[in-house]
Amino acid sequence: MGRTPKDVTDAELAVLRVLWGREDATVRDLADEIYGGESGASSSATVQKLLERLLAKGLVARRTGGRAHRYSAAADRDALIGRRLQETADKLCEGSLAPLLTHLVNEARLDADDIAALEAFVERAAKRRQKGRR
Amino acid sequence: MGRTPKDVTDAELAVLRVLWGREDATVRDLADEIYGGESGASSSATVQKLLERLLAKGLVARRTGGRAHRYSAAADRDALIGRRLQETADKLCEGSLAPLLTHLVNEARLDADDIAALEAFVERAAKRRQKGRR
DNA sequence: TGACAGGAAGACATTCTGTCTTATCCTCGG
DNA sequence: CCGAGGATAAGACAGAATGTCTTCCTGTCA
Repeated sequence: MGRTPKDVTDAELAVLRVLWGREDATVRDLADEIYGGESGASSSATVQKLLERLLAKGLVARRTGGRAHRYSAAADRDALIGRRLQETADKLCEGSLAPLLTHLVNEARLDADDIAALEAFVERAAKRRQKGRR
Repeated sequence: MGRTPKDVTDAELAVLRVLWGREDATVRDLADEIYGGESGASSSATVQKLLERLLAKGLVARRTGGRAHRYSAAADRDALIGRRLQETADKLCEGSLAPLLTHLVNEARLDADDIAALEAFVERAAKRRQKGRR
């Protein structure tokens, strides 16, 4: 039997990456950017298929103006990160994200900036709690 | 062209999960646990194939004693979490884990325990820095 | 020794993924 | 208004991954 489909495949991700760098893009724009300068008709078709699948997943939006559709990203990188983290949590931690956080804090080599960001967050959280909010 | 193989597939994960719950297990033990009571000869073969692939990935260890091999987990859940997180970071963040941490802190609904753990970590980190170690 | 449990190797169906081909459609220039 | 050309839609396709099963071989124990 099949397995769980990847939410976003590598080729799809390549398309998304380009879309994250601009407001809009046509299929041709994307094909040019991804498959070098001389993007044949087949490259365009490939990109279009990827866009179709991304559309079905709700990760890109399409604006059908003029002659060629214009595609834009409907999910940013952070949203993708969230999906992957949640998927990992679902498979390995019964859906809880806390073990991931623990792992990152314990195992990952964090630099000073990361730690500073954490400190800031913890302070914010402490302040919130002090005020009795949430 | 093919895609990047999943480091651990769902069926393999089911095997690992059982192994995490005990010290040792034979193929039959695992088949019984995973495929209900009456594990036919085919279930055993399936489990064995999965173990073979896990072995190739270095995720289980085999001790060849007596009549049946005994398998044990060579990677715990946290190691798997680390793999997945790094893979996500590689694909979405040029290998940096920091954005994942940021996401968890900003987006995930952390409960009091999680925040307490974070506080403890930050304090530890501050102390380390103060002592000039590391 | 002979039946048999267990292991190794490989076949297999299904699905996914990335790519390409074909057919249809729309827009623009003439 | 019509033809040309690019764009879209639909789907065929090969290669690979995955989960399962079959087959054959090996060792063990009665």
